[in-house]
Amino acid sequence: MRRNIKVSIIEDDETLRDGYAFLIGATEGYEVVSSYCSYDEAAKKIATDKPDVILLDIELPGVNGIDAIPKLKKLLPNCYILILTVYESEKQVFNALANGASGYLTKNTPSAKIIESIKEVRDGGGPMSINIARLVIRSFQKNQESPLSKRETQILELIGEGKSRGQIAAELFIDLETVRSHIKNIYLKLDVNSRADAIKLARQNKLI
Amino acid sequence: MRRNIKVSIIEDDETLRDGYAFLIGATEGYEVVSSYCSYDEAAKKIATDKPDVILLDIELPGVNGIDAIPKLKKLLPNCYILILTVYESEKQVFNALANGASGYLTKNTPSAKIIESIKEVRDGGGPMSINIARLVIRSFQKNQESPLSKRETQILELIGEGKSRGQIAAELFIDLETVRSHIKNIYLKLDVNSRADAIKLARQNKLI
DNA sequence: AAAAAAATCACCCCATTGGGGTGATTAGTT
DNA sequence: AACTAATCACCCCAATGGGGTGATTTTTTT
Repeated sequence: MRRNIKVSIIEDDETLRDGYAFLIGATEGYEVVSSYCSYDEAAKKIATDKPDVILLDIELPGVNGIDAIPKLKKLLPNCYILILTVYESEKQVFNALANGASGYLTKNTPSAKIIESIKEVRDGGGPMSINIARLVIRSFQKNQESPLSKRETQILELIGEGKSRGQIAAELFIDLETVRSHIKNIYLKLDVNSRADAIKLARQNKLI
Repeated sequence: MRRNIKVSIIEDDETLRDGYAFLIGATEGYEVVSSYCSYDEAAKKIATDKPDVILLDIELPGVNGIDAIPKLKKLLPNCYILILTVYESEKQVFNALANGASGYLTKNTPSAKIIESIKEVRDGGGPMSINIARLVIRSFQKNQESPLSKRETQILELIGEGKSRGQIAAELFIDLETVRSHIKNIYLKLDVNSRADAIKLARQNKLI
């Protein structure tokens, strides 16, 4: 038999915090080692709790939950952080993940899914609520109706990698002048006149 | 009562194809409108089938499944594509999603999860197998132990947006020479000597 | 078969950039 | 006291980037 999954909770709403604690504590194989109402509270003691997983709210008093993620990760490098919040704006989600969160659940998540997700992050998974998964997948999807041709898209991608005309020409086995010509057409189509603007517009519209 | 979810299957393995068809056909609320063994087969007729969701394999004879995605999307713009495959390399996954797939399941996925995922894509979700979700979430996460300072990271990010020294200086309200100095330090730390190499290395190691 | 779009190459100009050197100063941190 | 981060300065020079104004060939669409 495996040892319990040790969970720490950081959530400022007392009712919710107690609710989660009860839910997790009552589940076989899970154990709540501590719960805190803010990052500052947690910072003092959480390192000694040695949780496997931290359930973290984002809307915290004092240090914002997103900024708390890297700090917690520093205190507990091998601990997984699972976000449990009402926020589901693209920015919040992406920043949380970029900062080191391993999963992202919205607060309407049913109890069973929360329990399952805790195990999932511990096992290296990446649990997400359905709406979050949609956001995340969309962030990968390219615009299917790009005004750019294949070659142009390809060259814009290389520009996005910081490559110069010469490097692009060498990579694609075409003349430097041809690269220039393509770039001019890209600028025309996107109505811009610099690499930076082209990249910005292209990324905004997911052309690259 | 809602109308059935119409599913089309494109899968070259006959046993699997029939298995999926049976599973879906036997489930209340689901209906298999067609199944094909290749994209070329499907292309001729699938537009008239008008499926809500296409279950797509990647390892297909003839046109590769990944390349088939945009073609299918063109034939059926309002149809969701759910990948069901054994491949789970980062490249395969990201390309599939970039090309317009709405979900990605690996072939060890249990029947119940497949059925649930079909409904989930139809409802605008983004179902993924656990291992795929992990890949996807990791792709967002930045390296917490970057050798670069905050300012350097910030400048490298701007370089990644295609900005010139001058543009960076203007944006950060610092001198052009200061920007140069930071860039030199970035090159030193990363042991590179061009923007392109710095960006490449930084992205590989998720420093930006 | 005709028209349109994509991909290729050419040569004009010139201010700006990019990368290499080699320093210095000030403020924080350790 | 030593170190890192962040700021600015001036040397050099080839290459780049963006603006013009073309042309040719292949591919795709109509």
